[in-house]
Amino acid sequence: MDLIITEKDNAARRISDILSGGSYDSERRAGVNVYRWGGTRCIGLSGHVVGVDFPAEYDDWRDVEPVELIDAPVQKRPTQENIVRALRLLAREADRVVVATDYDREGELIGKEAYELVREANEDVPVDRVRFSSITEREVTEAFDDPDDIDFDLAAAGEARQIIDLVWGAALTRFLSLSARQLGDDFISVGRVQGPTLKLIVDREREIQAFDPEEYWELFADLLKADDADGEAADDDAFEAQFFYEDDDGTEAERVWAEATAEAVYDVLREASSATVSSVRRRSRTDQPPAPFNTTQFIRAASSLGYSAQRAMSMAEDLYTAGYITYPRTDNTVYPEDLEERELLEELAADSRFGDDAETLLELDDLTPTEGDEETTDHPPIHPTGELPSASDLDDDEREVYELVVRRFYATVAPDAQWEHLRVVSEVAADGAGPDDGPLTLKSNGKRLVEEGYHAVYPYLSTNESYVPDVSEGEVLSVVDTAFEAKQTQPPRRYGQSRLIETMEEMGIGTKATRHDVIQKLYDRGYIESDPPRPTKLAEGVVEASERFADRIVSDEMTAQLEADMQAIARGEKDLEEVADESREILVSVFEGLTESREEVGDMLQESLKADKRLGPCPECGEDLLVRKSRHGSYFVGCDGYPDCEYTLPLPSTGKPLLLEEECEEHGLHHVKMLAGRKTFVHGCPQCKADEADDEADVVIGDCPECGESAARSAADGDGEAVEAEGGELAIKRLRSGARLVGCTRYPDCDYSLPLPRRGEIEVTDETCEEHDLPHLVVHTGDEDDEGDDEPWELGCPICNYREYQARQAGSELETIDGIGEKTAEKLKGAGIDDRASLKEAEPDDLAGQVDGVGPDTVRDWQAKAD
DNA sequence: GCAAGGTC
Repeated sequence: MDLIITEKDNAARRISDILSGGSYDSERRAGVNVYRWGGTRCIGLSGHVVGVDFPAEYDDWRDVEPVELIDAPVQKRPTQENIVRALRLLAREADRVVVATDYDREGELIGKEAYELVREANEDVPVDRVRFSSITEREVTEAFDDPDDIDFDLAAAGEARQIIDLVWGAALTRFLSLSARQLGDDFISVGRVQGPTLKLIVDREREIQAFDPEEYWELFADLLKADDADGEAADDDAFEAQFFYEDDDGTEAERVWAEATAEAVYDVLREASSATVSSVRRRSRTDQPPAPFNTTQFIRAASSLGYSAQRAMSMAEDLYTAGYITYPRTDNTVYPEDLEERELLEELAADSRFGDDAETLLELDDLTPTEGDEETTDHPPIHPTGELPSASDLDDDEREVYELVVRRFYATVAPDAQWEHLRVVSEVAADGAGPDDGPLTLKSNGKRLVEEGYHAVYPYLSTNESYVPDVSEGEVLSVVDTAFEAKQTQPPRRYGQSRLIETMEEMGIGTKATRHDVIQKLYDRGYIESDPPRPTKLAEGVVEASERFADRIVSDEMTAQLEADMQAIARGEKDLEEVADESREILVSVFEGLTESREEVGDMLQESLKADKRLGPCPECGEDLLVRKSRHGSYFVGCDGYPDCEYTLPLPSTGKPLLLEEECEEHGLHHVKMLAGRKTFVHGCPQCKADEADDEADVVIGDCPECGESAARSAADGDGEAVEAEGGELAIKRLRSGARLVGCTRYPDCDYSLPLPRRGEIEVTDETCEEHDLPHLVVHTGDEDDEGDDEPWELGCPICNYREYQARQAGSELETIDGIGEKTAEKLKGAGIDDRASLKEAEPDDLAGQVDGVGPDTVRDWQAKAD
């Protein structure tokens, strides 16, 4: 039997389709897809199926000195048990194995890992390697006709990276966390990629902090052709001209840095009634269509549509899995030779939404696509596959992103655009009154799109024109308006996510598949917040401490050095041990400095952590109010002067608090945001929230079902335990933490309560729930800054509403487990499994028998994850 | 529980 191993299931299926001529079928082995035809089996891995780590005796952070990790052994262990098991089973039966993982360094390493697993199960089966950079019939068949061997040197280069990253990352992360006494979920991490990325953000913030704005002035005039001024044409045919001069270096400048000069110039300009054209320059500029999409450029384009890097990639992943676009993780910006542009356009022409533009392009004789600078072997650039989603297959966001990919492909085969630029310089006579002896010079830059070219099919880039009329030298123009604008230089802007990813790419850190994840990691670690990301004080502390004691971990030079070493390994000039040991030696010397300054580092980091928790002054004693964590694990605001000062304020019970830059004008406290995944919300000033709750009166809506009159009555009717009527009533209440609920007026003697949404105005209607004798509620949302009211939310009876909510929760609980989607959850429900507890109790074999397409191993996998 | 790299 021949066994083919690919990097992912999707590739396995497509390669099987090509090699079998469409005749393959599939089976499951250990819960993993295996494709088969004739005497051939094909299995897809899931990237790395083994991972590197230290032996278990190094697991306890407190028992092991971080420095000991430097010389600790590094092991490889299976991380995808099912796939490893399936691979071993197949390897035993194989007479020949072909490794067909991705054609890049990491693919070579994944292939070598597969090779080792195969070897363990089968000592002498021959193992070949095939390489192709796109899964097309031609490339795949050619590669399989002429197989090669695994490049063990290239794989070793990848292993060097694994070891060095683990050792540096783990040792330094543990050191920083231990020195700041931050264990558990709040550890302090550093690494070869996250370090420099974080420093990029922190450095920019430092520039912003240090920025000292400078004042300057700009002067403008609106000019009009003289014949227009006579009547017919209106003033809106006027065009703008800006004052400019030659600065000391002889370069053209518009900003005037001295107020007195600006005023002197303006005095002349304001009095002027005409300006004479002194030069007219016309240029035509060719505007070439953009290159094919690689991952970074795709993220950039999607971000200009308003999607975060993370979201854009997740949608691209879905579009790829569904078969509509090619693999979204690629560095390549050159289409493969055998991409048939014309055929692809013909397929796309069938789409109702953007098919017309494909038709237009098909009329062109030449469809030669643009090429970018990067030509790699990993995967083709991202382009549509030609398979069209139907209207119901995609949601609005996915459709928008899919259209972006389609239109980018259009653009790459579309013609150039042509612009005409027109620069007009005119002069206003100064008669010696201006700053210099000569006349004032004004310039106007006009541009006009003369050939729309690719913009017709790719509407995402600006095609704004600026109007400047046809004038000739010596022509006299009227000055119809003038403006004098005082401005300030602006600090540099924070990096947005996509700019950050582009900069990482330029610096050579991270990869196409990880850069957006790295940014997400910085959010998760509490290093950055908001979008565009702003660094927290902790981030500033970590970068500063690293710069002083372990500079390499925040410098891109570490990657540059590693990259050079990896190339040397790949060329056979160095070996893996040598490179790893050199790196370990450097780390040993880093640790000498660190160990000496352990306390100083700890103090620095602790001070930063505290700064991130500081809200502002305590109204009672003037010390700092801090975000604190109670013994029960909930957050609240407490005074740094405790126990002398016992002032506190509550915080919402959901999420982890994060202090925003914004401060409350009244109380001088930072606003608080509660991070809770999709339920993240801004709480605002906790003092204001508490005050608002104190001022808001409770609204009674009925009897308490536990201790009110009606509870006593229904108990007496015999459908409940005897209840003594205490006269409790249900009321809509606002708590000082900002939460809102329906609760008993006898609280805390009776703690009956039902949750209500935090936001929106609640209207108590006349309609009553027959079952619970409570009024129906309607929530009016609609932001203050939003125009008009959103559709009001008919919440109904609060008891019924809460029951429905709980039912929904139970249904979706399973979906929080990795690998269980909506459809699977639905199937499981059919088998009587509707929450984590029942899933864990289920007998894997029984359950697998009841649910289609699910094996006992998959069930065991879920059960492990459900813990 | 640490990294970064695959992939879902």
